[in-house]
Amino acid sequence: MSRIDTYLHELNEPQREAVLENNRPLLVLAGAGSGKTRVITTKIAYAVEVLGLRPWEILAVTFTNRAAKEMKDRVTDMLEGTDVSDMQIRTFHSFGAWLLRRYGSSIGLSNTFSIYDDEDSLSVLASCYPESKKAELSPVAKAISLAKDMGLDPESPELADFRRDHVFRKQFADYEKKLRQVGNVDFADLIGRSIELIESDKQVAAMVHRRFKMVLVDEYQDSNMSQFKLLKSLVGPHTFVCVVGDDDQSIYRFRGAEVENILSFPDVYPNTRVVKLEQNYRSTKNILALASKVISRNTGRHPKTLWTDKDGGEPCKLIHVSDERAEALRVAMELRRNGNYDNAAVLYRTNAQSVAFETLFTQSGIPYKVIGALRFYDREEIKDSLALLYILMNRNDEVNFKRMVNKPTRGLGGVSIDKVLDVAFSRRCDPIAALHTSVDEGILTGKAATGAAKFASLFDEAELRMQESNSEALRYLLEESGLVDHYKEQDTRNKTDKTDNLGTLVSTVGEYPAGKEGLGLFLESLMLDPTMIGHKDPSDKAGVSLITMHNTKGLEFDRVFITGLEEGVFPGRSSESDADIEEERRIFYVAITRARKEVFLLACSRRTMWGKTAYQTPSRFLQEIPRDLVETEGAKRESSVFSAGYGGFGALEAKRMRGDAYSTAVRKGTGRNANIILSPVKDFTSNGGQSSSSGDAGGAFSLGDRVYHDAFGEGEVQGIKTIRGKEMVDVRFATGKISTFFSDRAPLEKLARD
DNA sequence: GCAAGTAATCTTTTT
DNA sequence: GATTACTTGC
Repeated sequence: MSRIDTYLHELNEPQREAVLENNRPLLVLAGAGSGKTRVITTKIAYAVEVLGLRPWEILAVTFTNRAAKEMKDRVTDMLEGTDVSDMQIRTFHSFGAWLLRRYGSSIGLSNTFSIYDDEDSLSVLASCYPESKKAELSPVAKAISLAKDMGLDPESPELADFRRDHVFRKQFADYEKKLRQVGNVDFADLIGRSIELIESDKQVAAMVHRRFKMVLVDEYQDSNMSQFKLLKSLVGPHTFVCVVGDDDQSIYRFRGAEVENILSFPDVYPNTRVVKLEQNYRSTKNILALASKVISRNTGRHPKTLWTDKDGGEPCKLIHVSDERAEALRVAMELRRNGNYDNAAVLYRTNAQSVAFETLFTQSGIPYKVIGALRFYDREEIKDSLALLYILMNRNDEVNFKRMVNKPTRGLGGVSIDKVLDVAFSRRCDPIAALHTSVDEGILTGKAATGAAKFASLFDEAELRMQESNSEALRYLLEESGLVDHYKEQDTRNKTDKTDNLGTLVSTVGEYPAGKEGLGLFLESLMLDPTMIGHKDPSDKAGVSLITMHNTKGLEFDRVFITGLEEGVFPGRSSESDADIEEERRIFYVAITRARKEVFLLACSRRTMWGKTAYQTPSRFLQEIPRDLVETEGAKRESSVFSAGYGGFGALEAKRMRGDAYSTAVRKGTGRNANIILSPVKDFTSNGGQSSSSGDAGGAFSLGDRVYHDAFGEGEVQGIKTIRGKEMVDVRFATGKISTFFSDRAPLEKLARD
């Protein structure tokens, strides 16, 4: 049996159908965990081994670099012995950069263009409106970026309903003009200008259509209008096109993703074959039941039923805790009990939520890795270095020129810089040449002239050195510009390691070929995949993964902790419309379906955000979950860390739990607290809740005592027992719920017996 | 032009 | 609360 037969044999029926259909447009609706990636990679292997396509005739597009890398690795393995290095497996953006770099000259792009990120784009806009504050322009820049993702330009009539502000059209136009003037592109341009290129240049279109016999798009539900247009322009009369995705997992609407793209694909390509992958190989029945229930609330979905032949497995657990520290503690406890850190993940809505977990995990020695949060190239010193390299690539780069011309300060203030840019404008030369001219003609004098001459000559010398090696050129630029000294000083003052980062950058540049071409390659890969440098692939590290729900797409773990299930956190604060809520619900769905064996949902009754402690309402998503699908632990408003027992936890953690402000406040039993306890829940929440002073123990319950709990209401002590030397009480509440508390810190108020 | 002080913003999510 | 952007006074 040939290896391709083996691969095919491993597939289920619909999966095989998807691989074997290569004659008409194909839409694969792949539910979570249904073996989507396997289908795509097998399809590619099949195209090469059976259909006889050459690797470079295949274009596979993904949305993240990680997905692209993983796909390439798997294809390489499957086709061992075949050279797949020139198979195009890229993100949309990286493909755009590749195309524009090679063929962009016909739409006026030099092959040395640099790619501007959001911050650079804002600088471009700011240079158009020097009198405006950046804070005002930032939303405009965001809107421009979104408009471009939606495939709009300054002339588009749709702009009117896109943003009511009538100056927006002008701002958009000015921004575009400036961007083209400096000869660089922003992220959206990588797609937009690629479309422009293919549409305007017949030869490029013919080349593309001839070359790519098969075009595959993964995670198609996340494509935006602009990417959809690019896909259409890539598909020629003889191109086989296949898109794979799951409308339930569309979670990038904020970035312009259109679920419509996947829903209407069969309309755009009339002869489309639709294959549904509905068997889930990842999760237990319990997990799938929860996920299905959650997503069933959404409207406008492709109908589909995910199923599994796995067992029910562990029940999903819903845990209410007091605050984010208790949340971390409870997760830590669970992690400890199981011990398998590598196959567990803590999921949160926003990166900021990772702090509580990082702090606690560090203290209690739990190995962890934060995935995707810090981006190497976002750091100031890296952006500075890159700015110098960008200028070296393209001396017209006014944005980066402005960033670096007086950093570290070399006597060129705002007035001098304006003079230089005036010269550049009137003589129609680049800013670096304008520096030379301004010095020669005495437009700049004194300190300014010295600084200007020095800065301008840096690039002439660096250009010579880059022929030898780019790392030598960069090292020269960094040292001679004074940046190294500048950051060395900062490092000693602030105990940072910016100089080290510069060193890392210098050596990474050295891994690329010398000269402009190699430098371009380097800058492009860094821009498009900021994870390539700094940390070696963090996902390989051991330990619990701390990760945003968005970032988990395509990943799976045995145990998943979904944290912060509170209104304003998840769903997030800016979720207003039904469409927003539906997107949040899809995020929840994605999060749940990452789990193979166990799901834990956590919600805090209070949380500290922006330095303020706020009382939290449980997420509306929790109310949407039927009781029989989860095992609930803890009350709505009170942690049951206390009733769950300390498990194997050490004295340190137990002590920390004892210090919990809420439990202390409630059990004090002073007049003030009595008032709190007898008030409705809402009133309790208005209390700062930060009263400290541990007070003496409440304790000493007897059988039959009537008690009051803030969330459960009245109850009766039904049992008293001693566990590990600690007295515990069982309380049965009027609601029927039975909870167990440590007597000496139970959040209970004894009521007078009547 | 710079340091120190003040105000504002941050918490969506990513290429 | 913490970082960063902007202002003010030198």
